[in-house]
Amino acid sequence: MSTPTPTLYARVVDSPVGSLTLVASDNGLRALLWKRETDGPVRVGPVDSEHDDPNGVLAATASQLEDYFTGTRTEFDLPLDAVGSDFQRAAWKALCTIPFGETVSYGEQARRLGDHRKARAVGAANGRNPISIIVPCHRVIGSNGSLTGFGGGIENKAWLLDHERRVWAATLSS
Amino acid sequence: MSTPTPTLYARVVDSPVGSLTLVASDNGLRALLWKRETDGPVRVGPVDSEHDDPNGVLAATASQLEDYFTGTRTEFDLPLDAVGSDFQRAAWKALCTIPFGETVSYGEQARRLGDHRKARAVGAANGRNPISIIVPCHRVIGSNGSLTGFGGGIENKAWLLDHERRVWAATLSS
DNA sequence: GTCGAGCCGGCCGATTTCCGCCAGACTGTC
DNA sequence: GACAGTCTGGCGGAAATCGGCCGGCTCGAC
Repeated sequence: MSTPTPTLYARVVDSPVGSLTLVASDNGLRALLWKRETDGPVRVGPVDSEHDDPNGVLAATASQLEDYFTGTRTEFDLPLDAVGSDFQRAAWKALCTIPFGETVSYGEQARRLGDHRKARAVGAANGRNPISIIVPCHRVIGSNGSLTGFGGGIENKAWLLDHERRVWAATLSS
Repeated sequence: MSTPTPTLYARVVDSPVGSLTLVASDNGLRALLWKRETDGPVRVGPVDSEHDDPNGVLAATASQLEDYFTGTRTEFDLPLDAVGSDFQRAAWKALCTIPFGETVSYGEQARRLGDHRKARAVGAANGRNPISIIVPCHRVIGSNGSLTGFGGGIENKAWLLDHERRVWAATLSS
């Protein structure tokens, strides 16, 4: 009742990892959902309009995503409006500091958040990251190198990491 | 996150008991708030538009309220869209059956709801009635005749009851 | 390798607390 | 005796609070 639910706008785009649903509020990108995530009820909030894009966030996201997948972009520049607890937002913010092509462990991310013991909580928070790919939760892996988990499916996590590695190598050799 | 929050529209009107805030959804009148109630965070939901009134509910409410205060109207005819628990909605519905100018006790209202022991719960539900005046929670008083309580302030409860009594008397004598 | 214990934040259900009450009993007056 | 105040226990629902439980983890010990 007291949490304002602004108007949301949505659009579906295609990508090498399947169709992705973009959701924006008036304040920025609210979510990037995998196909499997949109099967059930949308967890982001009600979508009032399927076609509008008043602030151009959806168009910008689609464009930058395309560049990301073709390998001409390694960083995103978009207004984000993810909703979550204080801790979750802190965790997601920390994610955004992991450079393209690199990985860190959950424990390391926890350490960067001030307490190495929060690794498990970090895992849970990453798992609830609503803006996949752009908030790069796929760059966090287990301390033993295993991929452990991914909301969009382990295979997609592997694809993204492999893609970033390839683009990274190509950039070096050019 | 999962409960759709429809668009809300608001308007402030003046009245003999101070300025009142009307809030409507696309389905009907959502709230009628006293000035003191709008000081804090609004409990009804976010108001997306301060000026629109697509279904005319705000205009109709303002008009009928004016008639009520001038004494030419004793019943309201408006679509209502109050949100609350099952019990609360039942309690508010019972309120609407109390005629202009009459009062009942909390215990009596509870009895009408099927269980005289619910008097206390009725008090709590009435206290959370979001549509003051139009859903006439001011017509419920203690079994000993005391006014007990009122969200908009006891003095306003007394004013409303006195107003209804005066209008009622004038109607009789004419 | 794999097992177990320890860690933290979020969630959900259970429990507690809080009230815009009321009937009945108990006083103390006249 | 009547009667008006006062007190008390018990009531029902909702909100707040509390306490387990469960994870996209880790480290140390086998």
